[in-house]
Amino acid sequence: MNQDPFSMDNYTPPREAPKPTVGVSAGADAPYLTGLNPEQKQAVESLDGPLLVLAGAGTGKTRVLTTRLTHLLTTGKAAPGEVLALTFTNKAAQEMQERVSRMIGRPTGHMAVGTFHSIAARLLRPHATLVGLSADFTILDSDDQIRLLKHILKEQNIDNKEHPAKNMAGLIDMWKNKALTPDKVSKDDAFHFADGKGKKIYDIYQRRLLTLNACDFGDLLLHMLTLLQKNPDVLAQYQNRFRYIMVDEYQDTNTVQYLWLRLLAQKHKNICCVGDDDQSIYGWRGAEVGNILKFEQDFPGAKTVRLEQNYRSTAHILGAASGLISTNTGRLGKTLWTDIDGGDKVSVMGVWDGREEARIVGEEIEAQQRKKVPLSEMAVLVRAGSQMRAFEDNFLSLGLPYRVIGGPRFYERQEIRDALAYLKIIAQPKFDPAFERIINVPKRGFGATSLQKLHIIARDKNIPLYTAAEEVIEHSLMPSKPCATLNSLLAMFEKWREQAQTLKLDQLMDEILETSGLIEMWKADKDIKAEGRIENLQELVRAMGEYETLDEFLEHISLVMENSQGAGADSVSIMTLHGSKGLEFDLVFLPGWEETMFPSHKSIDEKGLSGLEEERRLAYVGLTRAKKKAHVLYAGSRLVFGQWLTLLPSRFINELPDEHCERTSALTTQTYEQQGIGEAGADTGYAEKTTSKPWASYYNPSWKKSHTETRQTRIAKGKPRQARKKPSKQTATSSYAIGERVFHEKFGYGIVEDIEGDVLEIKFDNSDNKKIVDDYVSRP
DNA sequence: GGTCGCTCCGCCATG
DNA sequence: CGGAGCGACC
Repeated sequence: MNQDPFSMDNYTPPREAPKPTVGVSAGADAPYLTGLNPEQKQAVESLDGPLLVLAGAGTGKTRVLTTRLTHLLTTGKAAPGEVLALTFTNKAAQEMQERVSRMIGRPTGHMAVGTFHSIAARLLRPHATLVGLSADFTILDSDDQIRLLKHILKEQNIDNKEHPAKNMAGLIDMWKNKALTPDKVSKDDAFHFADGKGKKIYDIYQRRLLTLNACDFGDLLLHMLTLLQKNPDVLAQYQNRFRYIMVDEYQDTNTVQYLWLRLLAQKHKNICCVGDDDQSIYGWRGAEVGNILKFEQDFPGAKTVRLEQNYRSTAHILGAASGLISTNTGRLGKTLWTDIDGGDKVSVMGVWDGREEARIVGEEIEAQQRKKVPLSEMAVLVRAGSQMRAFEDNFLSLGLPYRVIGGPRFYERQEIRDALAYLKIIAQPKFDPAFERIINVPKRGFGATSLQKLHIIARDKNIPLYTAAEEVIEHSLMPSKPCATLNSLLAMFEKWREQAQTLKLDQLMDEILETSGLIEMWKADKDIKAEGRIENLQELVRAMGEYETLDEFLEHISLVMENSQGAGADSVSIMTLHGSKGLEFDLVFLPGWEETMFPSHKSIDEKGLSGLEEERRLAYVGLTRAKKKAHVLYAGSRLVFGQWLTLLPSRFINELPDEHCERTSALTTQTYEQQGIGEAGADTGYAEKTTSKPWASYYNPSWKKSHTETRQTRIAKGKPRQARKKPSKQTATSSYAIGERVFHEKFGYGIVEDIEGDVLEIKFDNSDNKKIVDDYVSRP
């Protein structure tokens, strides 16, 4: 956890970069090179010049990266301080760090390994003044960001209901990912928020951040770019230092990241990017697959190495995943292969509803557990965080140990934020967001009205809230009660500030928790969660013990610290598909494969085909996490927003090649017949092909769409809600028309050619004409 | 100023 | 269904 901090200011390059005397091949005998396949070896040994490694899932990418790094160091091509390795997640950074130090048999020292964000923060600090900040700038997370934006919107008389701050935050993030400072935002773009006021808000927001000496996540990347672009000397310094650059998950880089990579690599041109276009799943936050597609143009003379031998999964899993992803267009194209024989086919199972789904997964996990498969080798990968709870509940009642990976971040918890806000005010009293946060936490009778008054005083005098509070006390600008409250609060801060001189960080935190009344507040809380909150606060104190300075700790907690829940013990992992990238498990459960859930209707609504393809890549990522067996599940109906929905199986299920799947249904004949639909199905010839589709009819799951449309209409016209009451329920009677495009679970897309009663004759894109009862198709 | 209870809205993912 | 936000009431 505690990383070796490197400081740019203190760094002095080794007198003379040790040049290898015998050339790179000298390392050919090195033990770490044995066992690499020819392509891997080529990637490891191509140290100079631009290199693109196209690494399919499970092809030993991490091994190549770490071995290459080791090779750089042991051949003397680079000193640890001359290497920059950028990853996408902290997990990956940590793993690389650990594996390299294990390989070279000593700590990696000054090596700059980290996420783009944490590296940016570290490279930025020493030069912060050049972008209008000072070196101790604060990093705001998205919650702070939204609070700040709400303030600004209020000042600008923009209704937060009509134009949510959250949207603006998203827009700002997007602009920053595209390297757009406020002056570069076009008029058109500005119109994406509050009738063209977006640009102005962005500008005000950026100024406000500077006065707060703060930056948000996007700023870390954007300021870094500005720094390099506007200051040739700084650029030269970093270019000279980082003789070798490595980038993991290159397909996930966005425009800003790409731009500063190009700048940094300009001098030595030793840049090695590793990625897989088929695993690009972050388009929604500005990642540009294009970056990987045009690498060879960006870096002339680039060498490309393809890693195609998969060491992870069985042939069936690989076959299923490959079949699925082959539906996508515009791929660089790789042919993954494996020599791992046998194994089970991918299990594809239809279940009645979400509860049954969780139950079946729980049972299967217990069965595997009895066969001595460690729980840590099993994972449930969901599309959205909201799908986790059903599994948690079920595992809890089964007594099955589990851990949620990538849930809410530790520091994002309310109790932690409150505690940190106290610390923050001790260090930087003028940091208004923190002061505002804790001025009435725990309750001390200083409510919204008093805060409002304080705000007015602060704004009039153009001073921070903390200073305003001092003035209020001095000149009795408020009634005696709030004055007294402020007085005692500020006195506490004075005391803590004094204690901060002598106490260690964790001791100080302990003191604050006790005397502020925070601990007491949670102890008095009767909520079941309160106990956990106290534990979290204790965990916070414990974690602080490892740090010397507050700044160091704050940076760690906001950029690196993960949720440590359930770490260590043998437990099943529950996580999102996004969070699973880079991991592998013997056994993987992929629940919730239904249309509108997965692919998510939202990604299709927003991005059309490219959104769909990204969802498909996500499915591909999920499948390829499995080493021995993958279970895909889909439910006939599901409770969403407290409403039961009938859902179609995901189109991705049809895209899994039959020869690699075993399709089953967990439903009993009884249930099947209870539904009274046995006969209708048989007529289509459909029932005998699969037993997995017992529910009678589906309606087009466009409820969500109509829901949002209604809302938008209402807002646009200023009409009271009404239409929303009756979500457009599609009738199951033959409402199709000749020429209409329809979708069938088994045969895919097609066009209605003829209609006889409720039977449609459909010309399918990928199959012969079929006659199908209209209940069995839907509108795409 | 605090608290209770009602209404509205959301569930796509991250550093 | 559950959390956030708001208004009515204590």
